[in-house]
Amino acid sequence: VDIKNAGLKLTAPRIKILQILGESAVEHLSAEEIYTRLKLDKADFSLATIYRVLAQFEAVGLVMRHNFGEGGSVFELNNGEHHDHLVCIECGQVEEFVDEMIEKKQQHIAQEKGFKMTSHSLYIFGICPKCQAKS
Amino acid sequence: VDIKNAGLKLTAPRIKILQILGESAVEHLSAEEIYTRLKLDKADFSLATIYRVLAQFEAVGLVMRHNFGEGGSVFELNNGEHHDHLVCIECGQVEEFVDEMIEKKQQHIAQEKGFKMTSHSLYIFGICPKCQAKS
DNA sequence: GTCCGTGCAAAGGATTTGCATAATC
DNA sequence: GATTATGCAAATCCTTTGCACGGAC
Repeated sequence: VDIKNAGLKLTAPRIKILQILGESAVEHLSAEEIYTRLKLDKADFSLATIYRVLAQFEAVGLVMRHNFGEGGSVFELNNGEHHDHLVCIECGQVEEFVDEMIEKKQQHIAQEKGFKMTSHSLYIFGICPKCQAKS
Repeated sequence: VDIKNAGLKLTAPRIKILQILGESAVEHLSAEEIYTRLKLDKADFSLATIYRVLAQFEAVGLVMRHNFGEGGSVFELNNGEHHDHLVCIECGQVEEFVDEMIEKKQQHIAQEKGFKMTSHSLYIFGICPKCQAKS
């Protein structure tokens, strides 16, 4: 895996966390959720370790951290492709999308103001089809 | 002021906080920063009150809360006009902007996925002209 | 006078850290 | 064997809350 390329030792917590994130590619998990899933998987590591591993993975670019709304970060594997997020405010479901026009427009806006753009974060919040059906 | 319209009593902390936010229209202040500025202004209220007032103001739409990066929320007056933010990752300076094309495109994207869009949050991060000059 | 607002200190959630032990390379 | 990881518990940061008192209406 890429763990070694990143200069990190190959340990059980790191392998398992990467695996969990891989299996949950659609979702975006919090540290706590990862912790819980690992336990179900008979892999019981401390929360502190989860946080440490996630921070290291983020630092070397293996995972991305997001801060939707309040109350904690969520993480997803970084597959190298940039994308933005559409988040359901009722059930938390997340859809990913990419829009070239928006990407370019952002570059222009930064340029106009004299900024050198380094990154951006775009979240669209709404109610997903499933939750609309419920109400 | 609008404090009374919101069903809130007119008290010193509320008036002062609104004033501070008004004077700092360009910036986006954290609760802690507001607390400090109030002290300099010889208006010494507890942090708990600042948080309470800000939460109330947010609830009635007088202020908006933002969560750039890590470590706490920042607040700004809500003048009713929606806008997005361009944030300098070195000095924290914030510029506001509005782009119609991006606004519309977001609506389309939500629609395509079957979401009913309720809001969005777009931050462009970069280095401002001043900080570019420094390095 | 009633109800709402405030201060204080304690509680809370998410995340980090110090230190001794245990694992990888 | 040296270095890096982990677990545990305590610590930290930001924010909220319970309770008794004081101020607005």
